[in-house]
Amino acid sequence: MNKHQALSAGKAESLQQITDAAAQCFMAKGLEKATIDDIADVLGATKGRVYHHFRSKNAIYFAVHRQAMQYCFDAVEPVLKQDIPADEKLFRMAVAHAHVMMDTLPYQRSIRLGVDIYLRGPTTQAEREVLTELIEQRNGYENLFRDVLRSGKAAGTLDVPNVDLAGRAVMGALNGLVDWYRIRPGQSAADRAAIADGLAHTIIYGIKA
Amino acid sequence: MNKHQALSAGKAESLQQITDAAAQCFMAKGLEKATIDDIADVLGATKGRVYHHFRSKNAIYFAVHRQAMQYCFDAVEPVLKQDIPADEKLFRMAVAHAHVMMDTLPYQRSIRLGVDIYLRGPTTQAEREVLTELIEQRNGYENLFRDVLRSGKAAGTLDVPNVDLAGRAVMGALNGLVDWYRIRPGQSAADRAAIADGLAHTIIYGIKA
DNA sequence: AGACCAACATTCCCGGTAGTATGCTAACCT
DNA sequence: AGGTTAGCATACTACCGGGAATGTTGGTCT
Repeated sequence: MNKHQALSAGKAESLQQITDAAAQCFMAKGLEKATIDDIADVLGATKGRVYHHFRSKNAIYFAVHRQAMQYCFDAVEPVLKQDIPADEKLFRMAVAHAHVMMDTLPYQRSIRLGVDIYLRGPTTQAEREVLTELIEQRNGYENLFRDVLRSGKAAGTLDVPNVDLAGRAVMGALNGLVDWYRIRPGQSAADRAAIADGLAHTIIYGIKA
Repeated sequence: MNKHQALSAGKAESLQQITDAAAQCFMAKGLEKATIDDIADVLGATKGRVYHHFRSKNAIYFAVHRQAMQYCFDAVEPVLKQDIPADEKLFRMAVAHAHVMMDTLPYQRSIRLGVDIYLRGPTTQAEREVLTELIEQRNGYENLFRDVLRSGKAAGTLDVPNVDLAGRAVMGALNGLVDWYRIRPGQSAADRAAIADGLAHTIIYGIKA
């Protein structure tokens, strides 16, 4: 254990506290309206602490984005490794993804408010590079789903005339969660499971009787 | 024809030019980063023109939002009046909605960047009332879809264990269009129709073989 | 023809916010 | 024990954008 980290919880943890607070603020107020002071307030601190760890506001957003994607990968990759038919695998991936959306809501919501918008405007070269990296990461993640769609199509267990379009539909329905899902006081794990399973079922089996 | 509107295209048209420009800017830069000057620049004008027609930036956003919803209603209501089975009606509604998303992309994208975010923060009482009205309008629109889901469930043509969840899935998949759809130079009406039909088919019939 | 007004353009001000510079304190090193 | 540095807080600046006040012009009515 290094210095200054006996009581104050360590550097890595302090960093995550900041990104947590930032994600909260981004979700509550939007990327622009959320100020550094807001983030500091949530932490019970001041801008000094935030700027000690991050160069700029954009850097904070990048960290939040990175973390959000990490949550997604961590949730879905275990399912990917399972040796099961593509249709069943897709179902479980959808369920896992839905759970991540709900469990890390502030992060996943923040991620949705920026991305391509942040590309425009006078951002620096370095920022641009980070952004394209983040976008590639997201494309890679969505490709995991498309790959399963393709193998299911090849195996005949999935009926996918247009893989790209179907992938968009699946991701759209799942990601829509962050728009309407609200954390309610009396919700249980079973409630969230019902949402995740229900969504996955609707997407994969459709609604036609 | 009243005064000042012989050459300069009329008041209503001038208003729509502003909302068109605003929607463009909102889509390109986001609600906050888009400035009044940006909007004026698109018009080849200055702030004076914009503030002559709108009290505030929020008022512009409200107008854009209202117009966006109007586009949606205008596209879907004709389908609603058709006397066809619920499953077929839902399919056509989905197709119509998808087309509106693509045809009025800047408006539909703008709408997605605000809403609940604009509710927070120190907005005035009048603004709050407009916002709740807009949100109710949107709920009303989505209820059109839920109603069809319900009647399809009652008629047995649709398999919908949870109407609310299915509605969310449908709207999510369709609205996702504004996130990934890009207007490309060589696209035809047939291309857009393929997207709309493909999305609707995926949603309603699912992807399980 | 002269008053009048809509439809803008120009100019200015002021609040808010990102970023900076500096100050402070408690832990670690030697 | 004194110096050093991480980890913040405090104080300050520069700038930008919303909005208001004011100026300008061309069409319209009588």
